[in-house]
Amino acid sequence: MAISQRCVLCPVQATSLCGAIGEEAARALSNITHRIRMPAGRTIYGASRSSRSFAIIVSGVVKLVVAKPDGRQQIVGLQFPSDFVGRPLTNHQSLSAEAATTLELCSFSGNAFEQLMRDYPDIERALLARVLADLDASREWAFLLGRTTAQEKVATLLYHIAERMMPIPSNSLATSCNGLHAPVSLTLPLSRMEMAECLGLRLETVCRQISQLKAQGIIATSGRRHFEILDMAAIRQISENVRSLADAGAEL
Amino acid sequence: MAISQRCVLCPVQATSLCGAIGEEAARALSNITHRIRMPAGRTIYGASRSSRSFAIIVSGVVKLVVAKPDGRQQIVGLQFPSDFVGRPLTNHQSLSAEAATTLELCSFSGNAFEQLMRDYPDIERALLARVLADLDASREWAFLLGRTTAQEKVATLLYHIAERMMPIPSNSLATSCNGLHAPVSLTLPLSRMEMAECLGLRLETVCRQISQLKAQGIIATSGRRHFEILDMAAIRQISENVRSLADAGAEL
DNA sequence: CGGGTCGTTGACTCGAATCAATATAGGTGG
DNA sequence: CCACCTATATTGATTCGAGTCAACGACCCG
Repeated sequence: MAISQRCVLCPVQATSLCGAIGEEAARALSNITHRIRMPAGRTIYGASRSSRSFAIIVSGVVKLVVAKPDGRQQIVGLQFPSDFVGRPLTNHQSLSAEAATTLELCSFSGNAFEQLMRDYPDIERALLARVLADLDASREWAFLLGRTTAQEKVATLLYHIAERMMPIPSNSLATSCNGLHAPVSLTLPLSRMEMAECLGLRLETVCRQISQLKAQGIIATSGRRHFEILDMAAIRQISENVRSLADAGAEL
Repeated sequence: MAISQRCVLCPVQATSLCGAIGEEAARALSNITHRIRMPAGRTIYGASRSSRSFAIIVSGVVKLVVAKPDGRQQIVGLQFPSDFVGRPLTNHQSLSAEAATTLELCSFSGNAFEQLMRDYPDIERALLARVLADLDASREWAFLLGRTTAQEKVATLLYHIAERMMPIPSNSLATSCNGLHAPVSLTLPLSRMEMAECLGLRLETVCRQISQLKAQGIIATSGRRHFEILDMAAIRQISENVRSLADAGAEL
C-alpha cells in the first residue's frame, strides 16, 4: 500500500506537502492528522491563540491577516486547497489566520509535526520548498501593493483567484485564455471589504473598479460573489506587469 | 577546534546561519565558501544571471528588487550582515538582488550548498528558520505598503534600518530609546530613490517627509546619507502601529 | 574649481479616500 | 412562499494626500 488508507481518497494528497514526501514519511504524517471542519469567519490562529497546530487545506480558503490596534488591517496572503497553514519554529505569531470560507482541514499537532520534521528530512525539505514559494509570492504581492493602480490591483486579484480556484489541470487558465474567450466562472471567497483589505484599497474603490471592468465588458457578475471573466486576455493584459513569473507556480 | 580557522575571525559567524548549525556541518560548509567583494550597484543575481550561487553577507547591504518591463520597480527586501542571500530549490528567479553598498560576501556554489543541505539536516533546518523569518518580515512589510501614510512609511524605514545597522547588542535600540534621547547616528545604505522604491513612494515624497521630520526636530541630516535620530521615541511612535512584533527579531 | 548627479522645494494635477445616500442580495420569520 | 429586514454593495460628490512637472540648490567627484 503506497499511501495510507485515509489519504487515498484525499483530493489534495497529490498536490499538497504529503504528495512531495516519501512513502514512509507520508505514512507517519497520516498517523497524526485528523480532518476538521470550521465555518467561515473562525480564527484558526492568531496573537491570542497560542495553541500550536498546523494544517493542510482540503477545501476552502484561508486569509492571513496583519491587524493593528488602531483597526487598520491588511490581508497579506490567501491560502487555497493543498496549501500549508501555520507557522512552525516559533512560539509567537505576528499574524492571524482566518477562515474566509467554510473550511475542511487536515490538521495535526504542532509538536508532533516538528518531531516528524526532525525524523524525516524530506518533510522538512518539502516544507522549505513551500515556504520559499510563499516568500516569492509575498514579495510579488509587495510589488502589487506598492507600484500599481487600483485597476491593476483588482484585475490581478481576480486573475490570481481564478487561477487558484480553477479545477485541476492547474494551468488550464493560462492555456485556455490563449485560445478563444471561453468565459471563466468563479465564486469569490472574499467580500468586497476583504478584497479591499487584500489590495490596500477601500471597498468603495474596489466596487468602482469592478463596475468599470463590467462596463468594459471584461467581466460580469451575478449575485454578490459570482463572477464571470468574459475576456481573460484583457484581464491578463491589465495585470500583465504584475504577473512576471506567476504562471511558474507561485502561490497567491 | 570548534569552528574552522577561516571562520573564527568572521564578524557574522555567531549571528548567521553558520552559527546555528552543528560543528561538523559548519566545517563542511566552510570548505565550500570563499570571500568575495563587490562594488555598490552590482547585480548579484537576477532573471538574467542563471548561475546559481548563494552567500552570507559579511558587510554591506543587499536590496531585493522586483522590476517590470515597463520600468516600475519595487524593493521588496533588504538584507544586512549575517543574512542569507539567494533562492535555493529553484532554477528561475522572479527577483534580482543588487549590492546597495560595497559588499563583502561569504559565497558558495548553489549545487554544493544544496548537497550539503541533504547531508546535514541542521543546515536545512537553519535555513528554514531564516526563510520563515523573512516571510514574516515580508508580510509585515506588506502592511506598511498597503495601509500606512508616507510619513509612517519613512519613519518606519528609518527605524528598521537603524535597528539593523546598529553595532552589536542587537536590541540596544529598543532599550536605549526607552531611556533618554541619546541621539542615534547612522549612514543610510540607500539613496532617496531607493528609499522611495522600498516604500512605494516617489522620491520627492520621501524628501518632503524627511524635511518634515527635520522640521519637527525628530531627525537631523548632514551630507546626503548621514542621519541622526534625535528623538527616537517620536520615530517609534510614528511607526508604532507598524512594528507590532518587530522587536521580536524579524528581519527588515 | 567646475560639472554632473542627487537632493530639495514649489506649483499644480490627479487618483483614491472620505462622506453620504441609495440599492440589492439573501437570510428570517410570519 | 412571500415580505420584510439587515448586511453588503453600489454610486455620487467632494476632499486630500501623494504624484507629476519643473526649477533650483548642494554635495561629491574628478
